[in-house]
Amino acid sequence: MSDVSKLAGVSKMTVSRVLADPALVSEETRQKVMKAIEKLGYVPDRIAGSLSSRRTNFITAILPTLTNSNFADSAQGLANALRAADYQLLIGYTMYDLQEEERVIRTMMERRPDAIVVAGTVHTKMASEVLMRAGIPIVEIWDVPEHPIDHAVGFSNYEVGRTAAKHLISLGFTRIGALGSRADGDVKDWRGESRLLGFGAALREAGIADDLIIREGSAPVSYDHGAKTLGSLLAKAPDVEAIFAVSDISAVGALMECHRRGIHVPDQISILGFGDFDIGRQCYPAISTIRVDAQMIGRKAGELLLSILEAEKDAAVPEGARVDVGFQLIVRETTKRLGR
Amino acid sequence: MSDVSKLAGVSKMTVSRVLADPALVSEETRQKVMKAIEKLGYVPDRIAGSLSSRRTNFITAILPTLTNSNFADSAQGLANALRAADYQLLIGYTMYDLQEEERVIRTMMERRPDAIVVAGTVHTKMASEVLMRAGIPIVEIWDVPEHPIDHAVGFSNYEVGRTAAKHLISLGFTRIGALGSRADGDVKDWRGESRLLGFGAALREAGIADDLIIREGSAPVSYDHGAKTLGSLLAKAPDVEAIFAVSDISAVGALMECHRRGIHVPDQISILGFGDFDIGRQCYPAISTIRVDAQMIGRKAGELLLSILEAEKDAAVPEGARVDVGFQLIVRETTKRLGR
DNA sequence: CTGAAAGCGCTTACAG
DNA sequence: CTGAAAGCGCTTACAG
Repeated sequence: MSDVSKLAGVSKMTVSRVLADPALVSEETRQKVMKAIEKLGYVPDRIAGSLSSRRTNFITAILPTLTNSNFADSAQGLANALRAADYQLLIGYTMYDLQEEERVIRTMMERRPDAIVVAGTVHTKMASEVLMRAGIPIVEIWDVPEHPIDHAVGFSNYEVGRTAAKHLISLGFTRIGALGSRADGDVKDWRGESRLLGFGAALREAGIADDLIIREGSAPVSYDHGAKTLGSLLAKAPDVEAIFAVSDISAVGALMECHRRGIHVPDQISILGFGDFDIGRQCYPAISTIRVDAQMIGRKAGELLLSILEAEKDAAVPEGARVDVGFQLIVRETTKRLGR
Repeated sequence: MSDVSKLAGVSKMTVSRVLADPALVSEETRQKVMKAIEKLGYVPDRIAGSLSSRRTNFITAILPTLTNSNFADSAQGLANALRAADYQLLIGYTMYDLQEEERVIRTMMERRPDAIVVAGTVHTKMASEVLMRAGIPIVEIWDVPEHPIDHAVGFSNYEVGRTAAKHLISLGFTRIGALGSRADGDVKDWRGESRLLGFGAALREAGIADDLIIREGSAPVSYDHGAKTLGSLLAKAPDVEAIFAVSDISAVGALMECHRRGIHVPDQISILGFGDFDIGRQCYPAISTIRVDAQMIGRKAGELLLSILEAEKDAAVPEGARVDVGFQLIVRETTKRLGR
């Protein structure tokens, strides 16, 4: 920058202003500076800028994994919302491991992000404390807890589970199962578990046994997970009539396994998934599912942060916002009324 | 940090050493410093550290999109390889748009990454220049050009196309088509196009017409893309016997469309995909494909960078490395010899 | 509209 | 094994 200022015959301050807010500089001076920048191929150093201004324009996003199209969509939505305002995402993976999440959060704090977006509302005690003391906006996404650490953008996974159960019950079934992953140990999918919990509760409310909820394998689930847990479920209850899978991925895996075993879907077994993944829509038969707008979650989180970070002085800034984007039951071809 | 040094009764330099290389500090002093750090909840500021040391430990990764499991796998592989050495990925999306890629590269340079990993070997002239002048290691991934900007880790997409054609030819087919996306304009998938080019070349070498190569829609392809382009292909050539899709995603979409139209795969049409996506494996019938180890590409790129960035003084550092990870034809159920 | 001074929180490079 | 000084490349906060 001092090379530029020398070549342009102005102070560094003026160069800085040309870059940050050109309107503050006279047309003539600006031209000189721009020419010098061009000539020298000068690229401003935002590391230095960040240190000086105490703003990095980094926003940390902590997700279980990026190889899940729902989270990838949220990341994409977040990145798109923030891009125009010149923020850079710092993405961290946890692989559904709370210890790893804590480690990632600690490491990220050293990069001094302006805000943090974190998937999930269950954290280690230490991680929660670090987040609470961070002194920057925090947005928890993919669920809406009663008391977020700061802000939350998501939906109720518990209610998703209840809605799933009610749909299957409304079709006349009484032997109803579910496919999920294990909820013990450090590596677990709390959101999926919430859905199973809501599912079981609604079953019991209707006087239906909740003993066919299978929890096997570690998150993240896969097509293979769906195929295998379907096998376990059938071994336990050959007469099962309807199944809710915590993810369309598992639902598709279960559907393919039914194909292989010669079980007709939905005539013999109804299957309901979650997530409205592309593949569920394209499957044959197309998977009934519960849809969440993952990209919108990312976008709303981004917009919320922008409204806080870019707020004018004295402007009203949202406090402890809880945004529920809801969800939607989509009945396609894999769920059908009993006996029809 | 100066708070810590005061509380511990040592200089800032000693605190810095405890954090960077504890072995340089006496056991006793180290304990005092650690205690002070703990008590104050001190979190080092790596922005300041980066400015001072002229190393950010950022590595930029520029990908077309993260909502493609192949690129997500590469990102994951890269992140895993770099994580132990304490590097943070700075991920940028281009959505297959070369102008956007140039913009992203320019913006990223301001963050002073220690290295850049970029998917693809086709860039705008300006983007190539910026990369060449960056003065840091550059790794192009997902192809292995004759003359990389710096390093390259990937495979020959052109040869993938040739292998695909040869497989279908070896099964006895002569009416052979392909499904890809448009290759004009700024938004395009050069890797997919390379595969189509190799495919067409191998067809012609065998004396087979290459007029059934469909290029429709913009990258990234989708299940829907496969379904629609299959429709276009059938409209043009109802007698088509075998199809190569530039991605398993398109292949699955085409397969589902065949289901819907009552076309039997592989008895009436053989389908070969690319990428060995999970879903292709789980599909019924399972998709024949060409497999690339996407995660390995990321990992090898990461290891290459580590060997350069973490090299001891005077250690031999690879120059202009070209790593070809190859690919593998996997014949499953959607390709079958003519007339059997 | 423009500039001189100070400082952001570290590490480098010496010195002892 | 430890420390004092200088400096990384910007922006803040004044001053004119």
